[in-house]
Amino acid sequence: MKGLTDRQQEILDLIKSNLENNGLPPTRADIARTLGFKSPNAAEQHLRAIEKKGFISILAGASRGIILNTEEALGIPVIGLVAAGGPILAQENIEKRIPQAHNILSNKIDYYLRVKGDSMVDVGIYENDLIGVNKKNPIKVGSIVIARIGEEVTVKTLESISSNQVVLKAENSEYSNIEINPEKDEIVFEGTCVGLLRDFS
Amino acid sequence: MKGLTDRQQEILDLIKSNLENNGLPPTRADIARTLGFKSPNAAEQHLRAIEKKGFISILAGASRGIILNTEEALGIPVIGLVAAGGPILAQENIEKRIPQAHNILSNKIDYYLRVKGDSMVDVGIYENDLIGVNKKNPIKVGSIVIARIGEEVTVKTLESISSNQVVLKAENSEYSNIEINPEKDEIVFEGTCVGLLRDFS
DNA sequence: TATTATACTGTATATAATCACAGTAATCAA
DNA sequence: TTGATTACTGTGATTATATACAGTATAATA
Repeated sequence: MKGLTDRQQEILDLIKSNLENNGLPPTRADIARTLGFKSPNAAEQHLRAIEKKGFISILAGASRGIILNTEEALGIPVIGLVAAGGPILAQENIEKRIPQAHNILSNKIDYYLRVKGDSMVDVGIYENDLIGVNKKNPIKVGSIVIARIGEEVTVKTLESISSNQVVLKAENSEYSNIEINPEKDEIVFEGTCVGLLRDFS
Repeated sequence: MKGLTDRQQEILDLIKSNLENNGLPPTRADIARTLGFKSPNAAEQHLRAIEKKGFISILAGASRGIILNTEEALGIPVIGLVAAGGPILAQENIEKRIPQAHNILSNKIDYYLRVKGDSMVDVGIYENDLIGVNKKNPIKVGSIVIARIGEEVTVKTLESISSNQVVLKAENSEYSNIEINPEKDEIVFEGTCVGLLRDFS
């Protein structure tokens, strides 16, 4: 799936906003009108290009037959157990997907991670909760981070960080801090926790 | 907003499932085909009736121009402060709405209620969390209930219940139990807590 | 240098889709 | 028993929409 050009991205965004605001996809004429094209065919050709790159599907013959294939449309992946070695978002780790519903949380959720263990109960994060992870937010002291240490993924509060020592704090008095020397052991920050979902059942 | 007939409900459900599965509303012909009508006009007339009852809007002249006006499409209301007196779901209590995203929680969410105070921290419910409330689940001892005592709405664990005593337990050792005699004081169970959303920001 | 992709205009047409009009039939309330 | 609502069939006009074909122009790629 290659990248879209700026113009193509504009059109994809227009389709998304049309779906969101009006509940249905736009017609070629709608697109042309909104973006100022004088021919609906300009929209047609853009749509073909976007389809070719895999971001949408076009239903032949159907009016407004534009279907999104974007990550947002598929839903946000829920990661259960992380298989040793590979990246967190690898296909085999995806337990299910849940519809993206913005307005719920103020930050973008790249994926949900199912919490194992009780090391964070003192900040109200319990086993089996789903934490919403944002990959791009800056990592700050005091924030709850998702870190990979060697092959293990863990959720902890970042207590302190320097070139030769990272301290991760478990929010449960029964656990002790994890101290890592990044010059010796591998530590990768996968993201920060920006939200939480819990299912009582 | 009057009730729909069975047939009209079927058509409304079909529109919803079309939107969910295909991402766009059906045409009159689609509806006729699916439900076995020999004339697309049958669908047209049903749509008019459903529109008249307020459940959808029809965009004149637009293909697939069917817009849902249902509660699900509007999103789940978020209740902040409950104004004294009236029902929880009164319009003035609705802070905003957030898109319904099923698959997230196993039970139906009728509304979200913003948590005030720290009386439930020991079960991981914090101030400003949004708890998902289901109105119809049976109230059981041990479940977290939303109760209205007089004019106040509170979230507590139901400890015990009998004809002359209801005990509500705060999940925070600094608070004491609330004991109510339903023969003397008014207590209404508004629902049970079936989910939780937290925004870290 | 030829080719491909991008980004359009402009015209035209087949068909997809809405929607009006004319009926039939059953049920229910006034 | 008249009228309204529900639940359709059947036909057809109008228009909304997708989409083919023919161009123009620019930039990037092989």
